[in-house]
Amino acid sequence: MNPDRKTRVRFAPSPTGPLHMGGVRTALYNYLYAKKAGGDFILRIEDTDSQRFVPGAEKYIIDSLRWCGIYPDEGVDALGNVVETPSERHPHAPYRQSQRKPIYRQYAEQLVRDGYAYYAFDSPQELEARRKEAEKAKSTFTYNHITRRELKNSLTLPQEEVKRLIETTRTWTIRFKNPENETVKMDDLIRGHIEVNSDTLDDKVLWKAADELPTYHLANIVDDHLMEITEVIRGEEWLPSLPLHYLLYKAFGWEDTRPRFAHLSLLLKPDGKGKLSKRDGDRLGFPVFPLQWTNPEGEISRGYREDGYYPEAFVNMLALLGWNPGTEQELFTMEELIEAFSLDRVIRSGARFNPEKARWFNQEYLRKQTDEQLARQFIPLLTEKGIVVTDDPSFTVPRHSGPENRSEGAKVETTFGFIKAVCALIKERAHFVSDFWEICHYFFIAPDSWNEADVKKFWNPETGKMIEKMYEIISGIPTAEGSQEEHIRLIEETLTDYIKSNEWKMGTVMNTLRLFFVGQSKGLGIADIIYFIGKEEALRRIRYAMHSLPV
RNA sequence: GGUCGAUUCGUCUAAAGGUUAGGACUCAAGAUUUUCAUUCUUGCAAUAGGGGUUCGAUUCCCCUAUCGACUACCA
Repeated sequence: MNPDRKTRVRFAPSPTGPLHMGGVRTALYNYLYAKKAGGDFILRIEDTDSQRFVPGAEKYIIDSLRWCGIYPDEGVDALGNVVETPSERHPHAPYRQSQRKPIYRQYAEQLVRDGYAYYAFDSPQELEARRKEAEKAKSTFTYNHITRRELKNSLTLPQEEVKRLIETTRTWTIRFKNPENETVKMDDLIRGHIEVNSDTLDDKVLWKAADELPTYHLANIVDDHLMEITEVIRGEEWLPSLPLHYLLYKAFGWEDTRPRFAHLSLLLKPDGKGKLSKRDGDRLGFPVFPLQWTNPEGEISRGYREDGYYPEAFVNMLALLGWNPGTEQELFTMEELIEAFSLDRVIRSGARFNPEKARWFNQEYLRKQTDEQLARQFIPLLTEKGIVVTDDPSFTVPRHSGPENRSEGAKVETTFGFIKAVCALIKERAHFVSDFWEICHYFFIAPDSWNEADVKKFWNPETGKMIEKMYEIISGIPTAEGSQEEHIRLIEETLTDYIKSNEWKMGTVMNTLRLFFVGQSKGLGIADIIYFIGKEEALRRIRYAMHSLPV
């Protein structure tokens, strides 16, 4: 509320599993907002649910944010560990709520003392029974200003009994005492003014004696206050608890420093109804998680990183899913996003995720890579295919693995420079680096079979004669001189001039050659192929095909 | 059921009372090209419905419908 305060926002995930892309978006918006304002982005781990803790989830969350280029200013150190002891940079440590356990009870009891909360001794079983009962009567049981009068709590029980129960039992809780018939007036940075009557609220549990831990609501308010959070940017699922949170700030007397709230809409499934879930990814074949995740049962969920997405593309795509800059710009660096971001251009309605658009973003980012970067990214995939990259200067042309030299363990050797040049040629044709092999495998390994339909279409006595002549023409082309462009142009002109002078159909001749070079009648330009595989290899492939294929 | 929120092309979205309702993705057609892809051009395609307010509503208000979230000693 105080405009003089330094902007401080937090991302406060619960380590109950991998961070879903919707969670990444929430973190991203927090980060962009903080950086735009020159403020701090804090990471806090909300692990107050001892039952649902998943090992590895916390590390996964931090790794995911780092992959996305989102680095917390506070809460996580340079090594990526959640800070446990206070320091100048991390004054509010520890940042895991489970380690802040001693802090919360006093605040819950302060509320009881001031009449804003009470002790409740109903067992979970008793409450469950009430809920079942209400369900039968087609209504919903709510612990509120009416029902609390007939339940076991410090409002109904004698003082000695209350004291005895607190001391001798462990299943009691502290519940918030909602005020009667009070209009809670709230303001949301994205949604505007909202009003709710307090009678529709239930008396939420704030603290549980069983594990001596607060629930989300208490921990959240106390920590946001203690950590001097100025804006809370979180998912829409929290909007229904906003009145409670407002009431809590009031009960604590912290209204003057209450953060401002912004509730983000949800990410929806690409088809059908409902919010995006892990199942949709499996069903429709796209990741819903930033990084691959293996759950404790050994089940693997794919990640954007492992699927070959650039983090910049993923972040860019996510940023525009529910926000837009008001201009027609679609491609943003993180710096540009920070510069352009503002909460009042965040969309109120849910955004349906479109995997096609995600692919498009990646294609755009792939094209922004330099040839050298692409070559480096491609090499691991080439290695998998048995292509050896050597820096031996005597290798100016790759040694090809044709059928006759594809003996057991035979390797194809090539140079970094060759790969770089190939990447330059094929980058426009790919969405992912993982598409590269499919596009240019024939630069490294000669085909030993040919697409049947294409053979039928292009291989006959007539084309046989043409190819015989083309063989001579190709062998007459002088070996590489001058630049790559010049040489490719020379090959191209030599071939096309000859084809034209004979009044042959360009498509027929070229596609027959392509069939022999590639294995099918689609692929790169013939001149490019001859240049990259080399004249001798091109001739060899023609010989091999003509020898193998019956006319 | 109750509370709260949302509703513009298939999808992401622009237009914050006056536009032939714009852009992007996808899809289709054409051009280029030796094929495929790229590229370029063009096209298809929307204000959920009904009432108001207003000279004028995508925009403001109300109702309905639909969708979503929440309704735990989970976050």
